[in-house]
Amino acid sequence: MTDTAQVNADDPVNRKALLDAAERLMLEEGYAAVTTRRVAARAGLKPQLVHYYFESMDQLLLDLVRRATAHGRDTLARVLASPKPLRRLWEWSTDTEATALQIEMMALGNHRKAIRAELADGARRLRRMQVDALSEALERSGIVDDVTRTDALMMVLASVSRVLVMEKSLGVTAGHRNVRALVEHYLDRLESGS
Amino acid sequence: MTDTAQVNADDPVNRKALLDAAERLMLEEGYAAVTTRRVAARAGLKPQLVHYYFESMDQLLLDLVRRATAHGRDTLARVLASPKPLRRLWEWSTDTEATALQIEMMALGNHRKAIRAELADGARRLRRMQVDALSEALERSGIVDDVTRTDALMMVLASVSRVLVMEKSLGVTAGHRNVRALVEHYLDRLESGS
DNA sequence: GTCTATATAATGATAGAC
DNA sequence: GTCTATCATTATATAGAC
Repeated sequence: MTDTAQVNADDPVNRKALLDAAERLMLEEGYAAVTTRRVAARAGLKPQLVHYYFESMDQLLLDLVRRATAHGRDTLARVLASPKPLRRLWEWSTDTEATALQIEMMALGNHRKAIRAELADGARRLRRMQVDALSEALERSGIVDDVTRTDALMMVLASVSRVLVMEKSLGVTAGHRNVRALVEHYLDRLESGS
Repeated sequence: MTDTAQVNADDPVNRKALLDAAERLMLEEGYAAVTTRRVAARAGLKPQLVHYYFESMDQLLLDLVRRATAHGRDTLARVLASPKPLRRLWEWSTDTEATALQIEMMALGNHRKAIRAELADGARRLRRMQVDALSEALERSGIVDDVTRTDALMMVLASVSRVLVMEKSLGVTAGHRNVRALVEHYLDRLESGS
């Protein structure tokens, strides 16, 4: 699959700089802060260059989302290739920055068809990779579960990690320590070895 | 508690109309669409009236969030007063519109201190009410669990319902049917009677 | 409380020189 | 590819008449 690896292979320097600036802006100040002038200022470039590299602001945002979903797939593939894939998956999913960006993009995509489609496709692919990993881990550990429960379980893990990050960034941590302990206890049972 | 009941008691008609318009706009087109002119246009009023009723757009947004959190508390109180509080809570939490608005406001609050504080306070209060309800239900059903697990369990329920709604609005439904069945089976065990 | 009129800044985008 | 210059549009917000 040539589109998952080498995400920024042939990206001109300034184009990449603009996307990086847009990503930082979105993360720090929200998607509404991603404007022509502010993106350019952050990249240390002239605003007109934004229109040279991108057809429109909508296109820049879509390209940004595409880059992020592709990067997410690359990272997840690396995560799942580790000795304890579920443990590493849990750590990655509860990583604040990566998930915070996802949430902002989801709010953005809520009202832009093309972006929503890209996010949905990205989410489906990630979920499939995750379910496969959980399924293998269950088999390996001897706790062979049926497909139905595996599916549901992955959904629970994905949901809890996401909301943990959302609430943490909000300043709400009620129940977090307890649910973390619960999940980590479960993961330890699945991946017990060193 | 005078602040939880009668949320819009002494609200002038046009002020309420503006808040309603802002809420619909935020829901349908995102927080970036909540501008002076568009809010006014949707309410069928002149843009200048926005500034008459609200000190600034930031203040309008904050007032909107306050009204929504207060309304959420009222609704939750009613939900939890029903014969099957957990079942009704689950139904309410997986209701698309109410949760979609919460998500949009969370994205908005991510970058505005006052709004984030209001959302955090609102979320903490809701969670406390929910944990209490779950705790009571566990006791009533005889499945008396320790505080630690009750806390974690409520966090799981809240997380799954929220992500179910987020993903559904995105068009992703992988694992939804299965996790719903899992949760509903559990809730049935807790609240078995008619 | 609602109106007309207006100030001021930021927005996305384009034309054309180099 | 990058620049200067500029456009039309929209944004928040205010002053003052009624």
